[in-house]
Amino acid sequence: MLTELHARVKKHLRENDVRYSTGRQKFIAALHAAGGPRSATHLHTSELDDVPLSSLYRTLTVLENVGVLERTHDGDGVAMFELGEWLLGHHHHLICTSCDIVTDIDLGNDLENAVAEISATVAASHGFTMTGHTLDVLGLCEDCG
Amino acid sequence: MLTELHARVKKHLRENDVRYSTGRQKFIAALHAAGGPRSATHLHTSELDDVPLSSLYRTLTVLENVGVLERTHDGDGVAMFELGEWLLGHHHHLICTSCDIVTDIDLGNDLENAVAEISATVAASHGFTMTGHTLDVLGLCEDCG
DNA sequence: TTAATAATGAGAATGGCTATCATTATACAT
DNA sequence: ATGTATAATGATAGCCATTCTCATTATTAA
Ligand SMILES: [Mn+2]
Ligand SMILES: [Mn+2]
Ligand SMILES: [Zn+2]
Ligand SMILES: [Zn+2]
Repeated sequence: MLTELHARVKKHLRENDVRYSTGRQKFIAALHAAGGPRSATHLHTSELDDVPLSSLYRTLTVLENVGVLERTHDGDGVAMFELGEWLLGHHHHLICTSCDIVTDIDLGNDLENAVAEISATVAASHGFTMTGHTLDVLGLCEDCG
Repeated sequence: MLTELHARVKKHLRENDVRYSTGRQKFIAALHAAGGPRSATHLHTSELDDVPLSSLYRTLTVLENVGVLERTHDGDGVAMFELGEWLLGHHHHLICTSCDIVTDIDLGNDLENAVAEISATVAASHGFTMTGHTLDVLGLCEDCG
């Protein structure tokens, strides 16, 4: 629910002495509606065309620094932004190699535990201290397939 | 073995009417020694400091276009290059969030099959046509941990 | 209301990467 | 071997996503 998301972000920002301005609220709403990570250009052309790119990028950086956003990169190295895991929950991605749209997916408890255990096993066997994992499924989305 | 790698790349390039020049051979040798994907800057400063960056980038593009290299991106969106899967075999990555070094790992048949099956299952349940998967383990490498 | 501080917007600057083009090296036919 | 066609190289300029600067505006709190 968007109202609850706003409340959680607002509280988090207040704790970090960062203001939840109108522009930042519009931005969070746009990302909430997206259903997956989106690039600055995508957000700018689709939802936030009245916000200057310099302001949009600064908003992204500010919210990332405080942990509200996470930054990834698409196949061309362009930055993509989504809500942090503590807001969205742990999940994975379907990446369409044709239209480049990324969709959030939840594995469910059984599959998620299996992935976590596999990751932990292989990390341990290499003397690696695991803090997380990423599983992306590549292919064609329902529209492109 | 490096000699065999050179032979396979040479054959592949010949079939695509691309020459396996001395510079390209040095580049393949450097990547072979790396043990994981590396950025153009990393390769330039460590192994190939006498090769101009413009030539290095062109080499990367040419070898990627013909399928000898695959391009990914690190946490800052900087391009990383590694040998294609048909040369290196399917594998996954340990990504150190401290020093940013990426290490190739092989899951072994059992774990690999499990990951592939999980990916296929979740793809199917979303009407997604899977063509591949990526599993990265994040954390601290043996040196940084 | 005022003073202090934070957010915004316009534009310049940065940096990784690519395009251009003249020069040099390689392959192949003669 | 020699010449010719074509590909590779290197210096440089250009591109574009992103960040920085700084003057202006909005928000907070005394
Ligand atoms: Mn996501
Ligand atoms: Mn690899
Ligand atoms: Zn698609
Ligand atoms: Zn490390």
